[in-house]
Amino acid sequence: MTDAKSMEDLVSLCKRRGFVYPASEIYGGLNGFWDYGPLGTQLKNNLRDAWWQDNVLCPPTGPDGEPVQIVGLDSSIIQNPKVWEASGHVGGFNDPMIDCRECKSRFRADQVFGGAAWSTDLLFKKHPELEPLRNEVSEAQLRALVQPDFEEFKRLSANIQPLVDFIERGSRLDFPLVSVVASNAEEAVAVAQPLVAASKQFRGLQLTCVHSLEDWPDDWAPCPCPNCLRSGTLTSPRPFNLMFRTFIGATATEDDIAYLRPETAQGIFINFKNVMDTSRVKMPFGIAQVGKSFRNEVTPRNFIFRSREFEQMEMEFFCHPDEARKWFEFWRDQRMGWWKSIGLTGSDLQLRQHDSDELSHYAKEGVGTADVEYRYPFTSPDFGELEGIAHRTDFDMRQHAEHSGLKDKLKAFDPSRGEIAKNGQPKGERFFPHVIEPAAGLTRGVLAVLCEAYTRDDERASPEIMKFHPRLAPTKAAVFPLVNKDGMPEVASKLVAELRAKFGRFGMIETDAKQSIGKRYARMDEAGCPFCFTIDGETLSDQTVTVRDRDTAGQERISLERVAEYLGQKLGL
RNA sequence: GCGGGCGUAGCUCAAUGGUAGAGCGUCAGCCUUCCAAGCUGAAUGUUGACGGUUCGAGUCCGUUCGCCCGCUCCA
Repeated sequence: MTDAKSMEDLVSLCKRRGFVYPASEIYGGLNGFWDYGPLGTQLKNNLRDAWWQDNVLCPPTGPDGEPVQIVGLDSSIIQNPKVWEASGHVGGFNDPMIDCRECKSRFRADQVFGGAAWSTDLLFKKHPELEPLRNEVSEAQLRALVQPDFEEFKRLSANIQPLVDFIERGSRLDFPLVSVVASNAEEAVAVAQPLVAASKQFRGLQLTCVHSLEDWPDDWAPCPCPNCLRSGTLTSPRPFNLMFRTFIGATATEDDIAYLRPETAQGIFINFKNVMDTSRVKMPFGIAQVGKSFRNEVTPRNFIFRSREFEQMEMEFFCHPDEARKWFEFWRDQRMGWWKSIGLTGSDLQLRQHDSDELSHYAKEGVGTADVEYRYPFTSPDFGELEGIAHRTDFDMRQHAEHSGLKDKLKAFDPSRGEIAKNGQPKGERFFPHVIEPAAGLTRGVLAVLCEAYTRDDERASPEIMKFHPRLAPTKAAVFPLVNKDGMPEVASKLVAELRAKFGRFGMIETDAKQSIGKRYARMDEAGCPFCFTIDGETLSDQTVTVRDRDTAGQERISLERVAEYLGQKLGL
């Protein structure tokens, strides 16, 4: 029987067996950072190597029957800050945020709406100078305010300019205000109206005037914080940047600011020309890179799912604009199939095409974006992102062409395209390549693999089993002398040496002679070691060993000299 | 960042304001011929950290760090 997978149990096992530890643990930890232990490191390396092998070294066959062309790259984590200006990570694409100085809450500026609500009785009582206007406020004007359509209100109220001025110069308002967080003005009104209605301060006529805070002048201070309701505590909208800053050199002035990369992709774009010039690649082709990226996440959460330092496996596949759809569909299906091939075979993996309204800034014009998603225990029954396959169009290449001043020099050249010249050969075509980006999270992959592998079988004496795909298993095999005497340890040592020589570069080969055989099997189950070879009395007489299978706990006997062959076959080597 | 919960050995958890413990795991030895067996022994804690109240704090109070859940965020 199998219990529902619990994140707590998994985290606990990861700690106990040395997959993942909290970073800086002896100093109380550090929010959003994790260290990988002996088993976790090997697991991560194996996943990374599988990706590299299957994309760069042994690339898949493309839609036209030829192997696709992928080359590797390892770009620097810190780049010229201009890279991030060109990419949009610094500046324009940072959402302006509003902070409350008191309660420290933070809101997206375009989602905060402030409203002025008052009763006319209260208004005119407090501001007798407006009394002459009392009979001039019409139903239409009120509706315009409630709609809310302040421009319309202003148009209708041109004849009572003092009232318009009064409302616009909000810093002088001394009647109650409300602020709400909503995705649009209509929603904001719907939220604000009951608040207004519930307030005892409002009698008689009630009005709600709603604006986006973003449009309001800086001195429009009294709008209260939607969270703590205190007035005058909100900052004006300001950009909030998720990139880690650092300084180059010892002086640490503003001029020395640099950023840790928030994605590996830009390192590929800015080396596109270098790779084109030096590696004899021809369009279409891809550049692959594995490496760490850093994002100063507001809320790191869910184990290693969203951490501030993480690892990506990204590929930028460059192609002619006309072929973008073909390659997008190819990579989307290819990547989905790859995750299945390394063991995510269950119903917890899905491919999801993005709706048009959730596309990234660069992907609006493209043929689409799709996510490979995994049902992590903490997202269940929903899914969380594992890899995104995006058509980034030529956005990035154009940005870098512009910002670097290289212009057309960053274009690709395809000699097989263009008009046919007199000699019968095409003249070739220069163009900014379109990019299909399969961008996977290596650390998220590790998490998905851990979740998928984690199995409880309470029928067994050792109920926790990590059923890693043999290719990813950090420990490839274990060799046990059944008892620690009678020459069995010697046979075991010899076999270990042989297996290490043949398979040691793919993962650990363990041996252990202590304690009962059952306990040793149980340890290997938790480490996810797929095969245990046991040397027993029979081995000494007939040169056969027992192979014990992790997933079934079943056993078979094979000859000692065939062990390496058997293991190689099972590991797919 | 807010709200709620939590923090004691490697793990899971005990301990009225009064001597910090158990189980499992780990390690050593014995035993052991196939699934966490048994026996003997050992190591492991500034009770997350700092401060306060108290004759006395794991326990009460404050601050801080970290983890979990819900908001928020995730370009």
